[in-house]
Amino acid sequence: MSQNTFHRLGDLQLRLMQSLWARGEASVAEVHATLPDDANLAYTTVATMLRKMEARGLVRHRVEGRTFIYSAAVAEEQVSGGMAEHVLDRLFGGSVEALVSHLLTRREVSRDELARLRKLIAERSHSS
Amino acid sequence: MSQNTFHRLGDLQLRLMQSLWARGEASVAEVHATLPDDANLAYTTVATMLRKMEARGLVRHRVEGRTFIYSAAVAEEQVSGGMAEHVLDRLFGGSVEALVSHLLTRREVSRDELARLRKLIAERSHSS
DNA sequence: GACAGAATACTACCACGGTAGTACTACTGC
DNA sequence: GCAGTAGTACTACCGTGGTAGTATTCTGTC
Repeated sequence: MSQNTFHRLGDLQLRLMQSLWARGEASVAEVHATLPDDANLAYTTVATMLRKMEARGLVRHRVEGRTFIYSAAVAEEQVSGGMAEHVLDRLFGGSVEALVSHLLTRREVSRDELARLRKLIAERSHSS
Repeated sequence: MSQNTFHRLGDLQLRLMQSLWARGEASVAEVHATLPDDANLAYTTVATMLRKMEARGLVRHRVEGRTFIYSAAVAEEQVSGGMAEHVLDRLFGGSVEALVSHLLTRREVSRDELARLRKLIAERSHSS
């Protein structure tokens, strides 16, 4: 089971991970560049964070000349899934229905999205 | 909009909140007693945490004799909703469909639950 | 009125996310 | 060969969740 430990990622770590998931590999400079301008984070902040994340096993790096090329060491599905499950279990008693009900109530959900959701669930229903 | 700030609650805080949501009001001793035995937390840990949480506006207390009777200061919907939305936005780009798809793939979802989900979405579809 | 027990208050500590400055090092261009 | 530049390494700091010990205070009881 592995007791997924990925539900504690903060927002910055998440953004860095997403940058790596999207690009596959990236240097510190490249990751830094992908952050929105209004983030306004120092280069060294990103570098430090990536080093901390490597110590935690979230990313890894290879060396190219003098620069570190980072890549994600965990799959996006693991992290998103882990965090989603955590919320699901902790707050909704594991009930997907309760979670979805909440989201549909709180948010504007387009007719299109509802249709896709319906389709998605119909498919699951058959294939089980 | 309110930029919900409730997505940072740790696991213990969540458990204490749930205890209060369930009971309405509770003394420190009562909250402490509702924790699972294997948690094995000191009484003072719970007391300290509740005081910290009160400073953050999550709970409040009234005094009865010498004991503090705590109650939640934020609604369960605010917190669950806030955390669910946070995950939804941060990890699934706001797409309910993507989140649900993930959950359905990773978890065993009973036929019953699927049926309820179908119904839930059908209702939303009409009422919009 | 002293004492035991129960309650809160205070304080301290660790881990970690986040932020960044400073120091060191290696390369590059002149 | 030297200066600038672009890297990483090291270190420090804050906030907050989590954990708990110790101190203080109150209250009921003999």
